[in-house]
Amino acid sequence: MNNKVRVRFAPSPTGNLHIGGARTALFNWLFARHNGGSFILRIDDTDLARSTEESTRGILSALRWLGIDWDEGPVVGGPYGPYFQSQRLDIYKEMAQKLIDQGKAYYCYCTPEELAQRRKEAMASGKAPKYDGRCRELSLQERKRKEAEGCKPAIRLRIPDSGETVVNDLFRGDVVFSNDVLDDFIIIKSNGMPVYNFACVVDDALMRISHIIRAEEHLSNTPRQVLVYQALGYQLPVFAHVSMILAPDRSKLSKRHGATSVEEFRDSGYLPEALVNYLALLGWAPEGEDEIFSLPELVNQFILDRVGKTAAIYDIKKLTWMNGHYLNQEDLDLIVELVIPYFQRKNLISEDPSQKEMDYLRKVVEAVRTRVKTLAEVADAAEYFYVDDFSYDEKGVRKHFRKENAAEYLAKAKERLAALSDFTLETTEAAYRELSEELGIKAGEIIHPTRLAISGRTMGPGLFDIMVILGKEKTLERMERAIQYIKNLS
RNA sequence: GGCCCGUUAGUCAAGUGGUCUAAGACACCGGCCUUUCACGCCGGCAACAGGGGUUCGAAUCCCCUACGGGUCACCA
Repeated sequence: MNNKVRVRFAPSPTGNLHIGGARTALFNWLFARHNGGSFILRIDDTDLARSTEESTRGILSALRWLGIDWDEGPVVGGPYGPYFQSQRLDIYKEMAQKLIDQGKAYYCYCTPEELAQRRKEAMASGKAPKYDGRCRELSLQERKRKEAEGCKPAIRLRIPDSGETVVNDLFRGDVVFSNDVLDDFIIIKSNGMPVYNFACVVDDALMRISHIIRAEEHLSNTPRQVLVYQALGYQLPVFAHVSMILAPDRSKLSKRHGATSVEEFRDSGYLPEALVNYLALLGWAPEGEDEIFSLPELVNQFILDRVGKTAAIYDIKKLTWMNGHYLNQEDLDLIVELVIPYFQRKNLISEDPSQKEMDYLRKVVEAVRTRVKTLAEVADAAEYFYVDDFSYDEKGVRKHFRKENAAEYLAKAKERLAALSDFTLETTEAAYRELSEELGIKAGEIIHPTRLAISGRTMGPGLFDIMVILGKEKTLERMERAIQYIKNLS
């Protein structure tokens, strides 16, 4: 059972779950599920200043929403806990102490201000901003003196001055770093908190993580981590650095590029199925030509061999297309449920919709959903089913209302409809067909003005669908309103 | 700036020395369907960053250049 697949996703709770993070989580999760391994969630919250509980909650809920569950981690616990780094401080201290005892790490009394100053100077003179190792060989007396001055030390890892550190990356092969580009980096801050490169390794090792699948931005940090593994005497995991997701202008994805977090996509009406499907395709390629996959299908197909190494620019248009696909494929009742808050936000339905409202909503959603791509757009496209005093599309007015006989045709059509005892798809359409034939005009000549009259728009669901959903009374009212409107046109 | 990674159409991508006069998807354009729009279906446009090698043969291997990204914190 030693070679069991154990992977982790270790976000720092300093904000929303970014789509890059979501993809990393997804790849890890898919890899675990495909191989019958474990997916562990760990919260890397050692940055006291930026970590928040709210963010942790948000990340957990975003993962759940995507359909990503975890075998060990917050809420569910597990045999290698705790799964919050802030609760593992003793472990890091113990490990660091061990390294100090072995002479592999040492106390450093330089202050952040001094270091920043030296870094600035080094940069200015064009040199690499490396720590100069001045606290490496402090004598006991010197240390005592510093501490007497009230100086709280940080702990640095002593790394080899020469030689090289090799990172074997699953996707890129051996990546070699010369040790002289590295320096003795801090593993425990003066406030006692561990630094990422240290805590991460301690936890990954203790949690028996077998494969580290994470974003490429960590590749340059990996030699440092390898050094920690070696100092601690742990076996190295398999590293697999997935390329990054970039914004359309090839820069790092940020707020100014629109939605970047799972929460934002969720709120703007994207479905988890679509987001997951799309994200999976960013960096991973399925074997065949299909691109539409459910989560179980992805689990079945996902292998690391088919993950690429080139950075991907995310394309909101394809995501949106995919969302439209799922919006239409999903069970209608499910979509109706999901769409409720969007209708409520626009005050189209009440806070606690009655059965009657729900029945009406169902019809509206059914008529409208094939034409739009997000849940929010469903509500936008449905507005005239709820609001009577809409304005008429300007182009439409020019095209359909300013015609010679517009008012007359509408009046005639209204008359026919009024005479119907049964107001159905069949009877309304038959009425229109007959009328157009009698008038010797194409059905479109009355259909288009009618659409504009009862919806204010020139496009949308089939005209007779709209009529039937609205009902006879509203249809006639709206036609009358349009007739008056046309008469007042000069 | 040093180091590291990457570079197939506008975008995602297949492709692991010959089957590539380079797949598929989104977008875009055209057509069909149709009362409109969308869906769907059919078709089209469009790419191996540049230059040197290696080889009988290179998108695939090597080198250089260019461009892009990452990293060099008492952030993760």
